[in-house]
Amino acid sequence: MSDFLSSLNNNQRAAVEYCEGPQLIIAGAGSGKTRVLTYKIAYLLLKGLKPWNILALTFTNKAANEMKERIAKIVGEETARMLNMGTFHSIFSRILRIEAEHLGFTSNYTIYDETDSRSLIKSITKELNLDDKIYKPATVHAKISMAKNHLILANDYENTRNLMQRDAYDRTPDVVRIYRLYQERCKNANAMDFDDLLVMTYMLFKNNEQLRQKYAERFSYVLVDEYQDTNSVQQKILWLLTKDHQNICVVGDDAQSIYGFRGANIDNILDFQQIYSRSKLFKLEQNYRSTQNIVNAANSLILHNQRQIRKDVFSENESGERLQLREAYSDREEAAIVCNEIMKIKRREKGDYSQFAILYRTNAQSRTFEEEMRKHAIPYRIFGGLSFYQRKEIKDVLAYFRLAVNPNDEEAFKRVINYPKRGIGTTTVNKIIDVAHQNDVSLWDVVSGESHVNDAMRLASNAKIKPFVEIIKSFIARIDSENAFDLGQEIIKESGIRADLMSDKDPEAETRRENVEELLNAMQEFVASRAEEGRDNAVYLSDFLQEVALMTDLDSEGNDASRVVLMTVHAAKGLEFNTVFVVGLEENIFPSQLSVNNMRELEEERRLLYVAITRAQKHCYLTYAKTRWRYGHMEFGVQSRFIKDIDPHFISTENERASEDNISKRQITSSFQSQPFFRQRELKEVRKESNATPTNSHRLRSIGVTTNKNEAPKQYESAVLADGTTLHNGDRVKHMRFGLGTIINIEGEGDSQKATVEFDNLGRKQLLLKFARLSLI
DNA sequence: CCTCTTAAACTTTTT
DNA sequence: GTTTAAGAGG
Repeated sequence: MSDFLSSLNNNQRAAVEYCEGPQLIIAGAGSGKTRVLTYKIAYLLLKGLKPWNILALTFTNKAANEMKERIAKIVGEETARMLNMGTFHSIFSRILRIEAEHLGFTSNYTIYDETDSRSLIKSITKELNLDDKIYKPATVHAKISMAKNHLILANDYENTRNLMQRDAYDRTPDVVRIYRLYQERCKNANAMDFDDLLVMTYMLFKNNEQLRQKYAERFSYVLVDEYQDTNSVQQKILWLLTKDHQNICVVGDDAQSIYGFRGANIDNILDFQQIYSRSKLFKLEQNYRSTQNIVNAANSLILHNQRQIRKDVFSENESGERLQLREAYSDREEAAIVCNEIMKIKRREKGDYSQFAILYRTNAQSRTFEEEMRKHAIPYRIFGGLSFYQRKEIKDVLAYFRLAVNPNDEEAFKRVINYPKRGIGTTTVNKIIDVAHQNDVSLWDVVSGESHVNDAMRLASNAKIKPFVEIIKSFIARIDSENAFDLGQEIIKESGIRADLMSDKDPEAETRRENVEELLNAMQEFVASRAEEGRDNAVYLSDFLQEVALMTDLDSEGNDASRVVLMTVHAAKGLEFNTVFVVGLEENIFPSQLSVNNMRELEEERRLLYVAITRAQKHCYLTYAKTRWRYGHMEFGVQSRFIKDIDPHFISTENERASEDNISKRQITSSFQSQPFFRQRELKEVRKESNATPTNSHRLRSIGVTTNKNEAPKQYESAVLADGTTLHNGDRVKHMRFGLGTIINIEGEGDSQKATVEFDNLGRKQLLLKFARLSLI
């Protein structure tokens, strides 16, 4: 029954087959961790465990989806679909929807993102007459977040001496007051922030034994990936779920713990065996990913850290070339060196651009590389930074959605009360806010006439506010009767957003329209894929919002194109590339300036570099620049201290390499001679792809799994556009950004009418006609 | 109440 | 060097 296990090595196999109690798997970098986890779940299923009794927690949604797919290949899609698999945040948010009443929330609660939290804190700071130069929203939120991660609630904060002392030292003694109000406001708005999703789940299980037992029984086997990056709340929730049956398997690598700044507690993995006294330890130490030189270099680096679980990661792959250390005169030269090496290696090994990754410490470093890659016409893709859902126009639309689902959502309310312009200015808005807070009700209660206070009644009858309330009410009425796509479309139209975007003459406006179009596409795919899975009762706007709130840039699928990948080291966790460039290895950047005074944080930075190096399969380059532009002026840089932590035996500089390796020298020379020919061809190829690089078109893929639908929309031969032109199948059309193309299909009716267009340069795309602004040629 | 101009603040990493 | 906030004027 389990012949699929034969592809595992002895240690891996033992880890898969052990199911008799708590289990800690220490998995070194590249040791087949995901494989073990996947096979273990398949193994449990084949042994008769029901999929809905298995809870598997991952670090990203992407990891969950990938694992699900791999499991589906072994046990079938039907079974795999029933697994409880996802991030802590997404799984718990689902539980909280169901059990919200126990906590004084309703099931349609909003999830506040970082921006919402900060904006709320900012307004509270103002309200308390505190200086927001001292009480910076980001800093205050970080403090609140850290408290929550240690389960210190608003009322406990005051009694927590070290936090109060810290605040006194930072001259921000009133953080505790902000925290209290913040929590109160969230509750009034029926909203939870990211940390609340965990804290509330903990409280739920802690204070309600019946519920705890219900979920502990349901999740009779719990598996956790990336355990080194869990925080104390997560650990405590896990304990509540598993203390009875003790069926828990955690996988991780203490050497790759890099989320301490977010509250991740490396002690979780170091102390696991004390907490689960019957636990058994498994170690996976053979690295299948990298060459011996890369593994050894990484080992020599991490040896400088104090706290770690002893392990001996080794590779039996070829010894490979040494790590390549390159010094650049400036940040621009650094980028040039990297691009040069990419082109060289690509030519030599006939590889694909997607096998190269440039990893940096901070997102801001991506710029220089971007410019240089453009210059050389190297196709690239940047992960992170401003994600699709952070864009203004998308947040505006989502704010309407949020308001429709949960009208008490204060941040969404403030965002759209005067967008599009309704003549409701700050004076009026402030009045609404004052009245709401004085009476301890939500902003919506004030304007909708729910609150019968005199001030509120006056505002509710305001001629400018009334139409807004009516329109939101009409959305609310449809929330459970129309699916996300239909209602979303109507909201965009009836709110006036559509008209506003259409009349915008700004050159950027076209992009904004396309982004909204992209969002609608995603919603349609969402509805279709849910229907396909037979989940017809989960196709509403609230379901869509729930999914979207926890999605990140990393979750979208990226292997659809041949492009060099640029991302932070954090984002690269769990990935692997043939060639990796770790750039900006300078003091104050890597390690970050903020970490150098703190041993703990410095060790985390070192682990970060460990993660970066171990992403590489064959080639690993370390670069640094002696000068660098920052904040508009030149700064001098010093080589990172970490470079000296690596055993020099495994590093080589450019000069050494040339004499050490004659073969590759000859190859470099020969490919250099033929460069003009290659350059031309590559330029041509790349131009094609660069056109297709609207930085966001790929970002939404992960919502809709497929474009298959249960019932195919009606097909048409032609469509009539708003301006009266008629489009037929086979017509040549022009799109503002995608260029020339041919219509190959038209389907749907009314606002959801779509055309499939085969563009000359970038292939097939589905476009919503009412947004796409196609012109006939 | 809205829009345009100017000033300052910003950069750690993210569910 | 870039983006966002605040202030003045219309």
